[in-house]
Parts: sequence; structure tokens; C-alpha cells
Amino acid sequence: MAEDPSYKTRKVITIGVVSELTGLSERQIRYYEERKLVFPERSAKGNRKYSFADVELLIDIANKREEGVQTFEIRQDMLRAEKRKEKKKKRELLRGEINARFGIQKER
Amino acid sequence: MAEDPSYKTRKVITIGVVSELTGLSERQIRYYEERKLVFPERSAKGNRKYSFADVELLIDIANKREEGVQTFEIRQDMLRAEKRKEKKKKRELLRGEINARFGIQKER
DNA sequence: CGTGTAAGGAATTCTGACACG
DNA sequence: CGTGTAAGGAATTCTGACACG
Repeated sequence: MAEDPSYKTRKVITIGVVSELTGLSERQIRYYEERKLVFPERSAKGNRKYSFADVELLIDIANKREEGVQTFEIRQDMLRAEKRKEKKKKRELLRGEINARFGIQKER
Repeated sequence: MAEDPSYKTRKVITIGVVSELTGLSERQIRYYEERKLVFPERSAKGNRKYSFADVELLIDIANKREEGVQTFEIRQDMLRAEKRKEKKKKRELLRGEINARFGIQKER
């Protein structure tokens, strides 16, 4: 039961299917990996495998590219978003510690 | 947004990956299809594509096969389970209609 | 019945490169 | 920069069949 996160993040989809799902060419998909926008896993013999989350991310990327946003900028945005998430996690962790010491107040 | 049910039922996984995920040989997976236990979709050029739900079903099948259950019996069980489900759906539909006419009583 | 395997062919995927711009 | 394409090879998948049991 405690195997992998979920159907959404498990990397099982080959590049051909991702191409169909996103409308992007395989060339584009590989290039976005080169630019560090997506991180597929690899099968034993080196074939790329993507998750549904990756597919959605690629669709977002495709939309931004259509708007003329460069891969570099997309990457910057992604990194910034991740930092925000980390900070949020830290805040929540801190709050958890405080609650653990001073007791949990439910509903203020 | 109203595209496909969910990550669980969308058929996007190739037989090789299904084989890794289930521990079954491709031969076995194809055979269970022949016996009408699984129903993959096909890509444009004929390659089988499975869903996570299919993968789970195949794992169930593998377990039953280990117990010595024959594919024919597994199929019978699946068909029976499906009939039960349909009846349940009908009952719920009927209840919905009754509620629509006579008003909805929440909680008994 | 359920599964392995060799067979031959077609389609997939991979990498590195040249092209254009 | 972002993407297309031809190149060559390796791995994948497909079907129908023979084998064993």
C-alpha cells in the first residue's frame, strides 16, 4: 500500500503517448528536458517515462511558449514557485512544533 | 476540463511498463486479453495501452491465478460483479426519481 | 489450459548532428 | 533560441505458430 504517491505522479507514460496527449513533438519534449523543465525517469534500457503531472506541466509549458515566453523564463518561474512552496512548508513545520509544545488549539 | 474520467482510468501505459508494474510477462498480459479479462485501447499503429485500473486488475488476476483459479472462473466472477453493480446503479437511479417527485428527505 | 519461445516485420525511441534563424 | 529532419542503431511491440502438458 505504501508504494508510490499516486496515479498522478507515477512515471509510466512513454514519450510517444506524451506527444499525443500534449500535442508537442517528441523533439520539443526532449528539448524541454534539456532546458530542465521536465524530469522524466528512465526505463532499464533508457526510455523516458513521464507522469500525468508531467503531461500537465508540458501543456502549461506549451501555452507559455505560444505566448512567446522563453524556456529560460519558464524555468525561472518554476524555480521561484518552488522556493515559495518550500517556505510555506517551513512555516507549517514551525507551526506544528509550536502546537506540539504549547498544545493544539482547534478552531482558534 | 471535461475530457476524461481520471488518471486512474485513462489508458496510456504500454505493455512493457505494465509488465514491469505487474510482474507478469507480456505473453500473459496478452493472453488475459484473449480471455477477455482486460481491454486495452490501441494506439494509432496498434500498440496496446493500459490504465492504472487495468494494472490493478491484472495484479488481482495474477493473485487469483497463483491460487489456481482459471481464467474462465475469473471472468465469471468479473461478470457477476458487474451485474451487481448495474443493479445497484438502477436502485440508486430509482431512488433519485422518487426523491425528485416527493422531495428530498435528508437523514432518514 | 496457460505460458514460453523463435520468427519476421513494423513501429518506437535514443543520441548527436546539421539546418535555419 | 527553438524546432525540424535524416541517420543509424537498439529496443519495443505485434501477430501467428509450435511446444509442452
